[in-house]
Amino acid sequence: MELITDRPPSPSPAKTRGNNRAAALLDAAAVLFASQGYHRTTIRDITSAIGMRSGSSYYHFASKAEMLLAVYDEGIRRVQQSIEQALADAPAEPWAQLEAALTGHIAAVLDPSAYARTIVAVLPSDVPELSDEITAKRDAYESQWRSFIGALDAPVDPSLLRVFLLSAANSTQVWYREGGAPPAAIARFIIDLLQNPLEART
Amino acid sequence: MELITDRPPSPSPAKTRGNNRAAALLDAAAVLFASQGYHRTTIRDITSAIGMRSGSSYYHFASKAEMLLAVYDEGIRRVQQSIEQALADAPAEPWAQLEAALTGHIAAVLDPSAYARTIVAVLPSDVPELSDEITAKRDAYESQWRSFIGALDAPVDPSLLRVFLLSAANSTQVWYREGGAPPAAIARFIIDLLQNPLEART
DNA sequence: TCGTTAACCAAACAATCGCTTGCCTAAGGG
DNA sequence: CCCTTAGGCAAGCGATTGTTTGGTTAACGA
Repeated sequence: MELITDRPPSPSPAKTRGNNRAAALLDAAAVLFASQGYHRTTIRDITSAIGMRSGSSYYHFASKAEMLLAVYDEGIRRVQQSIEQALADAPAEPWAQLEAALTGHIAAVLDPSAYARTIVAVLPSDVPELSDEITAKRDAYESQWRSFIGALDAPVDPSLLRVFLLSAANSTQVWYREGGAPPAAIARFIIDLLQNPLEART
Repeated sequence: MELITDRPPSPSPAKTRGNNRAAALLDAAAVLFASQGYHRTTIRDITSAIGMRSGSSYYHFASKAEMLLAVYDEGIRRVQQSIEQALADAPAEPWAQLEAALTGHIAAVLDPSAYARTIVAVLPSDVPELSDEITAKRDAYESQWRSFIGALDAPVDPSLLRVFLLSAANSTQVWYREGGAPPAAIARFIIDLLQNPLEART
């Protein structure tokens, strides 16, 4: 029966100034939130992953909920950046822009840093106290997809198409294994499904 | 500061024989697991939903984990049944069979009894102690989709197509609102996306 | 009628949770 | 040189968790 509250940090941590480990904390939180969800991840899990004691996290973040919000913000920032990067290399034509955005989204979701994965894994209903804030951040991101799909001017319900596209892209998080097809190939596959009928192919 | 351990049951529950409330327990567990996930749902949440004390659940189920397994089994049973029912009313042609299966799957996911929703909401990684068992049950279900998609004989990666179809169907759980389009209409929309190219529609 | 048992309740258990408090230490600024 | 402060650690707080234990009651079979 151990009486130790926290697991001991492996090497005696550097206690110098300018050695702020808030970023390392967030990295560990992102990985754990994404892979285990919010409730199964404990403050002690996160801190011990970087050799820190549980109480010390409150020097950097006021609460567990604020850590999640910080991960969420950084996640959305990275997805946006990933999409912008993909868009820059693509033709201006609507379908090409949509495919590029899809590539950027998938690339962010598959990024090992796990920030974007947290957005997919932790739903607003998981943390009712933050439901409104999380929903607002998600909506702000998803709304830009309306313009991508609206630009297609395709004769389908645009919101249904948007939901199906995003859910297909997010599902990569579940089935993707290391060394699989690159994000661009997955996006190509999805767009190809929409452009070319399955029945009449060569 | 209340000293009561559990919330009191509203009406004094009938303590007669043959009044086994294991089924009611499972119903409540399914709703809570599906809407809140496994870890955020407590035994006390489940039992108090049907006016029972937390300890009494251990007369029916050996642990919280076994309750989840029971919900999982019932959920898969109901999806299978929903699919079989839809298949019976459909032509034998492969595309029609696939559309019928999709209709059955969506109908089960949207069923208010929430058993099927738990399968979608609670992933193997959420409960590592049950990861193997849960994965096995999920694989057993998903494998039948291989035959549906294989029968199409379409020139695409069948496992990718399977994953995207299921993720699209499961996403209904997130966006569907009461009084929306019926399952058959949603399935028709998805199949139509695959059969008719978006660019060349009237 | 009487013992058995299905189906619970009441109360508490140890473990774990998010979080707080008080202290320490070493790097800076003046 | 000394004081301040960044960046933690050690220890424990109250609350909540899944689970256990020991009753209690009423329907049953013999």
